[in-house]
Amino acid sequence: MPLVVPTAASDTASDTAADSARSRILDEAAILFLRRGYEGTSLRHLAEVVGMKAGSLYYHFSSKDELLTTILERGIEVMHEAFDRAEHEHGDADPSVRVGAHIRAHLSALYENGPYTAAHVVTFRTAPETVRAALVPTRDAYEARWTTLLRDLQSTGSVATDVDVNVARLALFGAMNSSVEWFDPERGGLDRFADAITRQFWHGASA
Amino acid sequence: MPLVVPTAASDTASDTAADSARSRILDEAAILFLRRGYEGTSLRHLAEVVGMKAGSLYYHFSSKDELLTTILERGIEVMHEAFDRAEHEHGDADPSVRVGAHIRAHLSALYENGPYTAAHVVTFRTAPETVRAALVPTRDAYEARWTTLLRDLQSTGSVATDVDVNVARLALFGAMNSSVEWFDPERGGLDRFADAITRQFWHGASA
DNA sequence: TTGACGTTCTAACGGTCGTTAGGTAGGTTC
DNA sequence: GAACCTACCTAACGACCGTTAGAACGTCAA
Repeated sequence: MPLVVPTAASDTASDTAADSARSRILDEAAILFLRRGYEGTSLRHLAEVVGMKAGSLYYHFSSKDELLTTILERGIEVMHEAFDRAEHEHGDADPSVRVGAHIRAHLSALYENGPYTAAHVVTFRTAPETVRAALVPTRDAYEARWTTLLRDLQSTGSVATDVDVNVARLALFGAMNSSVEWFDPERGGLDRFADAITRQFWHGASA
Repeated sequence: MPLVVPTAASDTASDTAADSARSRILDEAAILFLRRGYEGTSLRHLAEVVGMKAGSLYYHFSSKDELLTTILERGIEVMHEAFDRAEHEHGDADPSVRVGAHIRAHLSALYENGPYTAAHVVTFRTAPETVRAALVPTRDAYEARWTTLLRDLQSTGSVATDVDVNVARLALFGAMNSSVEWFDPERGGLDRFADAITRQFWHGASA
């Protein structure tokens, strides 16, 4: 007894049948992986949240690893898309607002586009090595975009010459990504938070 | 057949018998928790690394949770001790070197005093709620010491007035703690790394 | 009305998990 | 040398894990 509502005819092509169940599974799995970790999340628990039995998940995914891989890949895609938008909208702005736009975009990926990026940053480290290896290229590409951005700003004199661009990037990533442990997107204030991070990254704490 | 070497008489009091096994277990468990996470580490695997059978671990610990709690508590203690030393040695230095000393101390806790602090910062988030709750006071106390430090520096004019001390602290924690994902203490360079983080935190990236 | 298809359920598989009860070998103490 | 303690092992418990084969059910086309 599939509880699927007819949804007023299928949209463009072959859609909204198992696809909605699939994305529902992905959403809830990402939330659980984010909260309890990959090993700490059982498929029976996930199935219960989604409203089916554990075995039924295998109609949509061939293994737990594939489920994780899909989520982690989507997580980086969201980051790339956010970077794209910032680049498109503020690519030729002043250095500080340009950096601010990219910081805002990264935080947007973490909090405003589903749980995938947040799940990625907290789950990647303990993911099975085969899963991790498959993600390395896309991750490296994202890091490279940031490195290029910062190097450009350094070569044009906006970033201080004695700044180690790699350390600066990793520190910034650490600051932004670790906020998933305490920042509450429900309470809002993402713009203000992004401004504070940008200010801290750009000017530092000293008077 | 206990493989315990006589160790030339017991030292001061009742020592070096099961105590060395206990600390051996703690060390290896912290390393495993750090790498694979709490749920991802089985007691059978831990026992194998230590050189005993899984059941034997229960002679030293009453449960896996207690093992984790002990490790996480030790992790904060190490942070506090590092903060103490920095405060004692550079408490009356100039603001920037004072902050630098505390940053160096926190990184020392992460990399130079056993795997406990590193295990703490990566494992706490997914630890069982009962375990987490027991650690909150000591964690809060450590955070409060940093908040007090930064507030003092702000009230004396060393930290800019428009800096949100809480965001600055959390960003700094994120930058330092996330380095466990890529910094290799074997390769050394902790002093240089601490300087780079301090420079980034204090002056920012802008020219 | 029938048959095919899509989606989920039932029921179980072998394996691993944390944990425990009871045994055992060596060291120390009298 | 007998009793005892310490530190570990053996063997198993029930629970849960990811995963699979096959059955059941609703929907839709013919």
